[in-house]
Amino acid sequence: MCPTGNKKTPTLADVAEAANVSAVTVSRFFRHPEKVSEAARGRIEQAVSELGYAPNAAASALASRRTNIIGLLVPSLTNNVFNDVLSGAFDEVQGTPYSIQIGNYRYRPSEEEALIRTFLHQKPLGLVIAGGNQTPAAAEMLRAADCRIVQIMDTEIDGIDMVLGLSHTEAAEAAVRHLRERGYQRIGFLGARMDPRSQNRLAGYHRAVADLDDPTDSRVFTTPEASSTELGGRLLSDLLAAMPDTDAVFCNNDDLAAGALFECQRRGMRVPDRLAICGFNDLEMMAQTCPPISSVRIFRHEMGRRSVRLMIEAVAGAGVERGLREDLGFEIVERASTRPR
Amino acid sequence: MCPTGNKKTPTLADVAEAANVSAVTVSRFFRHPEKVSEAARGRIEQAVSELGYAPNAAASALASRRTNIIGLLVPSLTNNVFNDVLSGAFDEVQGTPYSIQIGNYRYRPSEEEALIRTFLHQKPLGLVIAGGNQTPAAAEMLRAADCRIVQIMDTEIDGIDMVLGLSHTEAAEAAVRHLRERGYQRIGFLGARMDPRSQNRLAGYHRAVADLDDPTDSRVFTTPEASSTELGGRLLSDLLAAMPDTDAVFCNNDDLAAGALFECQRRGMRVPDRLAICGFNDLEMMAQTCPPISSVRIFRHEMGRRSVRLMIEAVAGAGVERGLREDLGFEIVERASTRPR
DNA sequence: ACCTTAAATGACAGCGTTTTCATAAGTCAA
DNA sequence: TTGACTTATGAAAACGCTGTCATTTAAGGT
Repeated sequence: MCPTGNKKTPTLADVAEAANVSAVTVSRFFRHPEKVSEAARGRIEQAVSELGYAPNAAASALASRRTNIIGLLVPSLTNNVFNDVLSGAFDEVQGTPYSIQIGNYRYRPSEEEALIRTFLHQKPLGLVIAGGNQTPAAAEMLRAADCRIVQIMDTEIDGIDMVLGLSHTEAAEAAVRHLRERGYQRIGFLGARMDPRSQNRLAGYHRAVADLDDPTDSRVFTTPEASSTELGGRLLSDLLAAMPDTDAVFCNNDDLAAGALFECQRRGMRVPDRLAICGFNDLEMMAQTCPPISSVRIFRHEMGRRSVRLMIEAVAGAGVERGLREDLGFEIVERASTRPR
Repeated sequence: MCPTGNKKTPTLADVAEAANVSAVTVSRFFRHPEKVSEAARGRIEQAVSELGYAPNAAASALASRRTNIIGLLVPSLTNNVFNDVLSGAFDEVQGTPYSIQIGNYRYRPSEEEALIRTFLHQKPLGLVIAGGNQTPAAAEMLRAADCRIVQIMDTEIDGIDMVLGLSHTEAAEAAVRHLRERGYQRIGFLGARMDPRSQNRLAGYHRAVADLDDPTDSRVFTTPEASSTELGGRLLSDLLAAMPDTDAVFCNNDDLAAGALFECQRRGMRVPDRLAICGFNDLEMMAQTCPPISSVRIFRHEMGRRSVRLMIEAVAGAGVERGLREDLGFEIVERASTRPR
């Protein structure tokens, strides 16, 4: 039943002997069951369960020059956005013969490059990578790789193979337009960790406020620092110190937005009466704060799921062609923090 | 430099030839560099970098009957607590030849058992598992496994091999005592997903309020549901409906605590004047809410790091004996939400 | 210079699969 | 009945590495 340690673990050959077939047939039984006769299949099934056999992945990988591992590269493990992606990806491999290997590159292109190299050397089934700003060397490796690549989170990139995500520019633009439609005129932007997706959100902001009368960047406060609730408060303070008449902020993400709300509470500034707030990502908590905070919902869990599904289909030869692009879109979730003036 | 696909990837033998040594020596160069002469080392290093050689993990695993994979089993991928643990674990393998394979058992013992079986079949370097309430079959497999096991998060379990965590009973008891010392008398308990660790926290609560005059369980509100901010608000509403004179709540975790705070804000109940709130875990956000929420800090990141370190040391034969127990403790972080009456 | 001991290296035989490619046994039309 | 296919099965040869053990080389002691 289980690897008890005292007995050596059974091999294909053991199963073959017990089932009175050759090892090749047992191997086929696992890989192409339809090519094994009904009768043999029955005997093999029984032998497998009697012996508690489980295939040796290392041997399989060595012989076939291919692992069943899907590499999943994310820039952070402590960011709620990627947790949901991971969670979706793990949900999707559940029950398949594939497994996921995570790589955390901590927002550092050089670490990403190193991880890509390492992963590729293990001949993975495929690679799912968050984003598209690899180093040139990394991009080259990916292009030359003999496995499929899915880039997720962002559609505004040079795609290497498949791309799955959304337009952060459009999403941010829609959010800021939402603020304008609700009557807000002097809209600030708070941004942390200005990675390419954040840059795009800033671009979207610029697009939406282009025709407003104040100098474009006077209400933009960003930092390369990692995002945090605490930072949200600090950035808001900076913004208010510089431009006290600001009547709304669009935040790069929900941590900042929550931090901004808390800062308002500390200052006794009413939200949205004195300041409207809109976040990005729509984490669960946004609906619960007081007042609840409007945000841009993106489909993180689905993105994880879909990336794995796409990979599996592509590998199964289901005709998922290179160059495929899928936009999962977004949704402006309107809550009290952006109530119309 | 990189696997370009058109050329077959170099093997040990290729490196050996280029460096004018035998394959075994190259293998040794990677595994026990100190056993290879200075001169050979130099030539091998050069050959490796010239050819862009990287060891084939599958072949290595097959030959040595041992992978370099540390399995890490967690009950959730969307819970901040485990994200930090993961993050710590990944930080610690960084730069070592080991890698981490994550398993998500979604708080389901049966999935945990299946994962343990699967992982063990791959002959991992070791297994790091959150918690200690495996099914009997799973526990038996772990006991019989020929690799080291580290159980993390909780010291109040029947340990299989190494144990690393804290006493949730003591931590909760200390938190509730903290509330009492600050002058709160009618202390409630809110709990979600009553897993063994949550049960222990409840036990700690009971210990701390045992001598209070009200019937023990009248202020305890729990649910098997997964924890969320929203749930915190709901549970608090239940509590206040049943026992309106409650003057403090200890929450099972920070999501609930934040939800409780937001509920108070919605109701216009001042915290802590009308109700004190204490959470558990001390997520980053707790310091930022208004008022900031007291919580029990536990060392999640360190737990991830340390578990991997322990595993590596144990495997390296650094005399980490079976039965080792390490208590990482906790820390009551006092904030405005539990200001003395 | 010679013997003893330690350090460095290599030959060889697997590790447990999968991949050909060949063979044996059925199936079907003429 | 026969030849032409199709289907099911096996034999043998990799796959790229490491463990074991024997051998060579260098170092140390007298």
